Parts: sequence; structure tokens; C-alpha cells
Amino acid sequence: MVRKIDLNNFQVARSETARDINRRILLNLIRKHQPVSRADLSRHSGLQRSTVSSIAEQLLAERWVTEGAMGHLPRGRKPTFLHLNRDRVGIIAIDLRPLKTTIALAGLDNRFFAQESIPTGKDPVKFLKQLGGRLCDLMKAHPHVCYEGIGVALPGRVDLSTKRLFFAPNLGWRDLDVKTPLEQATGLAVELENDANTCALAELWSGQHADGVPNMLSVAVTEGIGVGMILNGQLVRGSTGVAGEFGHIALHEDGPLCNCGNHGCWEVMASNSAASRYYGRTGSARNHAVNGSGILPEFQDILQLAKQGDVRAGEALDQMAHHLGAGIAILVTGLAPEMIIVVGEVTRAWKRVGPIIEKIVKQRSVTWATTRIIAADPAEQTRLRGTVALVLQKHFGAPSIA
Amino acid sequence: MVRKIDLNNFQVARSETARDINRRILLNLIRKHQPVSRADLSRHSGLQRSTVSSIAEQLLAERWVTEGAMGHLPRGRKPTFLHLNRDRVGIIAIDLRPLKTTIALAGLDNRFFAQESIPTGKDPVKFLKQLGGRLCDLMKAHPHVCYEGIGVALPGRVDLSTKRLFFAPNLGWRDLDVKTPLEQATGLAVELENDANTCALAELWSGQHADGVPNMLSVAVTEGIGVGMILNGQLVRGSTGVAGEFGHIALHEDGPLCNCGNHGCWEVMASNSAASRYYGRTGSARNHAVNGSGILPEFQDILQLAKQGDVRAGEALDQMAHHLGAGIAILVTGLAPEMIIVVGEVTRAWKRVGPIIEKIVKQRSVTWATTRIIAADPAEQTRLRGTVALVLQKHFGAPSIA
DNA sequence: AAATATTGTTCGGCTCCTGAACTAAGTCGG
DNA sequence: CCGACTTAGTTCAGGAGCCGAACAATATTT
Repeated sequence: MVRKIDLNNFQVARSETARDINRRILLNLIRKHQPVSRADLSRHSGLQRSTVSSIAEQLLAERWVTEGAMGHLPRGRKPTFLHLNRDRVGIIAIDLRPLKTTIALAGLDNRFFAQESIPTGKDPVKFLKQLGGRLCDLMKAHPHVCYEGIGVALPGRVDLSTKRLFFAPNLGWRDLDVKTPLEQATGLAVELENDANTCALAELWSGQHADGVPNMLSVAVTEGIGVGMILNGQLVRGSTGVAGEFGHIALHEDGPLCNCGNHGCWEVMASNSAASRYYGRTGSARNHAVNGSGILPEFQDILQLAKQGDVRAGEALDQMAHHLGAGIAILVTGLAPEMIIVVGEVTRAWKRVGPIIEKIVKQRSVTWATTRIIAADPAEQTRLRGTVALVLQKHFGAPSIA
Repeated sequence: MVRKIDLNNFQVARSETARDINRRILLNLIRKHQPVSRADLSRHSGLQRSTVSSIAEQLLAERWVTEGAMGHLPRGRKPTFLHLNRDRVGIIAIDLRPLKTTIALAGLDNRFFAQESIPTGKDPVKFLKQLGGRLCDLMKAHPHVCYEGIGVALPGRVDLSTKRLFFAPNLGWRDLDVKTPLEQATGLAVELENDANTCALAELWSGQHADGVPNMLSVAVTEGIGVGMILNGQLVRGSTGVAGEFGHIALHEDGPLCNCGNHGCWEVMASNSAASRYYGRTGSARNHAVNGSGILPEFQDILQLAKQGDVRAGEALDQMAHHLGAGIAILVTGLAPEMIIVVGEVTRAWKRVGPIIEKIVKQRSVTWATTRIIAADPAEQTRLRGTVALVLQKHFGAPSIA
């Protein structure tokens, strides 16, 4: 895929550029093949053994990698293995959701060695102050970590240039600076990203299905629907950062009214809230409240009921799945990714929902054969892992050249 | 935009890599600012004057650029201007459309200095043989050109790995090797690309509106609808090369039957053929044939009639525009490009069609403000210019690194 | 013990960028 | 008319970094 050089924003190559490029390649190869010897790296990369040694020396000095045990070969000198230095960096991952906010501390190996959740406050300024305090506590509790940065997943789109949150519909927050308060509280660089985008990043950088997959989409289903797009191996954010709002494309012009002002948007037809609505309507009674908190049941309850064999709940899920499939069919037809990963509570009923989606997509998309549709494992904490990837990208991503 | 390094397909940096990168940057700067002095290039690029001189020397030796007239400054030594060597390369551009195939010979400056059209034959093998013969004639007629390659725009998608044409619905060609016969006839490298993609490339590389626009879509409206996507400054081809088939997303589940087997696809609702159908239906008479060749009038005739004030023709165009807008609204909402360029005969009635599209998009897309919708100038031969860009990309595109 | 295989290091040679010094060629002010 | 100043372009030493060959280290096999 040839890219046009952006003459308004490019980097010329300096003497050190080659080293930067090769360093990143080796870092990625070590990440993939660890533990791995210098000689193996040379073979994998095509670089000379001498060059690999030189770069390895630097990486060791910078503590990105460590030398490990000796290997064993049928003949010849034993290789010394290199692997990523797990303790080198700490990344603070934050998943800010409408109800609760999760904070975690991750190492280079994408494993979390601390995690806590707090309820998300309504007042953004107050809450960000509280969150900043929590982060300081976390850092004080782990003083020997070399902190690399903070990644935040937000339930809304982030302005590419100002780095402010445009609008988070389910929080009611608008044009908010999330970055500065957290940076001032912690002294670390903060990277913001839309939650659907972080899901896609998570799958790209640490997914099980994503090896060598340059085109993949995440479909994040909650109260709304957001899509994260990885195309040609990179996140697509569109003009100002608002790409991915497929949740607001019109599926049925005469459908229910959406918050956005239009009728029959995908997320009105296929989100968790839609399922709640379907449940309310299927029977005759409208206020069959389950948890007593409102007129319509929470989506969690519908999942629970369906599992227990409740027919109405099951049918609500089926309807939701049908419309999810209709939207995904559009994505498959238009973008033909190798993979689409569905994220959200709905995956807990994947045995029921998955086949319906598959069926609709096969029916409606000419190009269905090119795309695998996969449910994200809820245990994998896709959002959180994505924010880690967001921070690690800086070191492991392709260098920004030309 | 950080890209993940593809460990199955990467290039390490060698000593010459820096030169390759900087050479491409300078080549692009010369293209943009020509005529331009070495000193100016140094300022634009940030490279040392000595480095610029060294690279310029190479480019002169390779005849990519030539030294032109002296400039004039209020003070100091006169600069010698550099500009692209227009005569350096010849690119053969081929636009293969269902009815006619256009062949042109272009220089580095995107200007065509020879052009001819032949009717497209029904038998692909026979036709490709004939086309190859024509190409040889063209090359013989211009023997002093240094031929760089052949770019072909096809009315169908091309398999990324096999480079074969998957399927061209309006030609009825299926799984066809277009590349080999043309390469054998001419001895030149042949690049194939879908016509919607070439339109997008044309706008990216030689468009008037595309300066510094990394995200843009082309919507190619003919008997069907194809979309070409430039995202993050590069063509998105999807899994096997079939991305962009937005023409086959379902707009109305109960709409007319499409060739693809589904109902209410965008291209059934908004293509040239759709307008012909609307024309036939608006009045009571169905076979109001205009050219006498069939039951429905050609789209050309509808445009003509509408221009002459025919109400039915105008209403058919309005309907078509309405549905074009509905599809474009989906693209704007989901991909939020800076720009969408509409290509096809329909742009000849843009004064009528454009405002309707704008209106629908504003109504339906939350993100409409981020996107300009523009009609391609038919005189600019977007398809042909795109195939030239396809070939030139190899030299002017960002280097494939890491 | 010698031959062979494999890992990892050292070093000269090459490419290429930087930056300072230098040459070339113009304007301007006295 | 001439020297001061300015800008364009070239030359050259110095340093970063890759390559490739030679070499040292270490293991197995004969």
C-alpha cells in the first residue's frame, strides 16, 4: 500500500533514521519470538549479525530487553536468549465508562499487576480531580516502576487536533479537556482514545486472532454502537477524529427516533438499549421492570433471563442480533476487513447471537467470505488492553518517516 | 497515525534507505513547488544545502529533474531552478469501460500527449489481444519516450494477491488475467486497479481540492456505484482487494432486486440505471423509449431531457439524487473524510443534483460539517489521470519501510 | 584430538547526513 | 568604481550506521 507523502507534515531521514527503523523492527521481532537469540533475530530480520548485536547492545543498555538463559542446540555454541524486560515500563490504563471507571497498571507484556474500579461521577471536573488523586495513590503504591504514560479509553470521540473530548452521549459530557487535569496530577503523558478505537487497537496489538491481519474492525456495542477501524495496519480516525460513527447510519428511515435526531439509526435498532426496548414491546405489558429501577429492564437482566429460558428475552436478543447483522453486513460489504470483533455484554450470549449475525451477513454481503466475525472474550478486558497498546504504539509502531 | 509493523512483510533499513527517503521527499517538493531552487528545497525540507545538492545531482543524472532558467532575487546570487523533467517518462494510461476503452500516453506532468478510444469487445481474450496490438502501435508512434509502465482502470475489483480481475459485472468478465497479455504484448509492467479507486488516486495525486487531505472518498456512479477510499493518505483495498463495494449495501430492504441477489442495494436505488428506471415509472407509459434502442432510455438522454426542461426526467434525477445522498450520508457518518468526490455523468447535472445530496447529508449525518462534497470535472478525465498516478506512486509515494 | 557447526564480536569499507568553510555571483552604498 | 553585504551552491572532514569478512568462543561429532 503506497502512501502519499504529506508535504505539510513529514520527517526527513537523518543518519540515525536507519537505526531507529531497525531498532523498532527488532523490538517487534523480540516481542513476537521471545525468547530469541541474536542469530535468530538476524535470520528473521535479514540484518547482519553484527548489526543485530549492535542494536541489541543499545536495547540492553536502555533496559528494553534483558539477556536470559542460554539455549541449547544440536551443534555449536549456545545462544543467549533475549526477551523483553517486563519490568521496564509501567503503563497506566484507564477505561472510563458511564457507570464505572477502571484503572490498571500494566507491564510490557500486557499483563496487569494492579487493578481497581471506581464509580464514574456525574460532574466531569470533580471526577477528573478524584481520578487524578487515585492515579497518584497508585503510583505511590508502586514506586519502583518506570512510568511510560497513561492511556484512556473514552465513550466518545476525541478531537484530533485539540485532544479534547467532543461529546460523550452516555455521560452527557461535552467539549471537555480530559488530558490536562490528568497530566498535571501525575506528570505523565496522557493519550486519549475513543473506546471502540481502543478495542480495535487491543486486538491489533495483543489479540489472538490478529496475527498479520491489516484490516479489522471493532464493533463496540453498549448503550450505543461505536466502530473502531484498523485499515492498512493503522487506526483510521477520519477528518477531525470522528470517523467510526456507523452507529448513526440510518438502517430504517421510519425506525424509532435516535438521540441524534434521526430515525432508525443502527444503534437505535441494535444496541443494548434497543434490546431493552424490544423486550418491553414483545409482550403486552410495557413496564415489566425486572430490577425495579426503571420501566425498561437493564440489558444485563435480559441476558440473564434469556439464559434462564425466558422466551421474550430471547426474542429481544434475536431482534437485536438481526439488526446487528444488518449493520455488520454494511461494514463487510464496504470495507471487506479480514476480521470484525464484536465487543460488549452481548457477546455473553454469542451462541445465540453469533449465528444470527453470520446468517444475515451471508445473506446480505457479497464479500462475506473475506471476513471472520468474532466475539471478544469479556475476560480479556479489551478496552483496557487497548489503552496499553495506545501508549506502547509510540515505541513499537512503525517510525513516522517521510 | 501510528502503523503496526507487519512482521510478515517488512523492509529493514540499509545505508541507502536514508537517501531513498530524502530523495522521494525532494521529488515531491519539486513537484509541488517547481520551479524551485536548491536553497528553497533545503528550507522546505529541513535538509542541509549540501545534502540537497547531492541528491539533486543524482536526480539530474537520472534525468528525473532538469535545471531551468535562473531566478531573480533582490540580493545575492541568482538561484538555478529545478523542475521535473516532463519528457523523462511516458506512462500508458488505459481506462477500460464497458462500452469504450480509452488509451492515452501521459508525461510526468499529468498531461496527455496522445489519446484514442476503441470500442470494448465482448470477448475478453480477443479484446485484450487487440488492445495489446494498439499499445504496441502507440509505442512505435512515440519511440523516443522512456516508458515507465502501464496503468489500467477496470470496472471491477482486482484480487490483491493474484492480480486477476475478480468480476466486472457490466462486462460480464470473470476471473480474468488482464495483466499478463498486456505485459507480454508491450514488455512493460502493468498495474491494475478498480476504477473507483483510480478516481480517488487521481484526486489525491493531481486533484485541485486535495492538498493536504489525507481522507477522501470517490463515489463513481455509472450503471453501478463503486467507492474508492483514501484513508490516512493511502488507498484502502481491504482483505483481498474487494473493499469499496458500498454500492451493494442495503438501503431499502424491500427495494428493487439487484444483480447481487439482494433487494434495495444503494446502486439499485441511485445509479444511472436507477434513474432510467425512475424515468420509466414516473409517467404512465413505460416504454417511452427515447433512442429507440430499448425500453428504458439511456441515462445520457435523461440528462439531456432534464436540461431541456422535461419534468419527468428532472424528477428521475431528483430521486436518484435523493438516494445518492442517503448513501453518501452513510459514508460521511462512518468514515468522516475531509472530502468526497462524485464521479460520473451525473455531475453534468450537479446544479440540480448537488444541492439535493447536500440537503440529505446534512439531515442524516451528525458529522456532515467535516466533509466537502465535490463533483469531479468530466473534462479532467479522472479515471485516466488516476491510472497515471497508479504508476507514478512507485516513485513519488512514501518508501515502504518497516 | 581434530573437524565441523553455530553464536557472537571486531574491524575496515561504504553510504549518507551534518555543519562549517569556501567559492560564485549578485545588490547596494559611498 | 569598489568594497561590504547577501544569497546560492560546493567541498570536505566528522560521525552514525550498515555490510561483510575474519575471528574468537563454545558446543558436538568423528
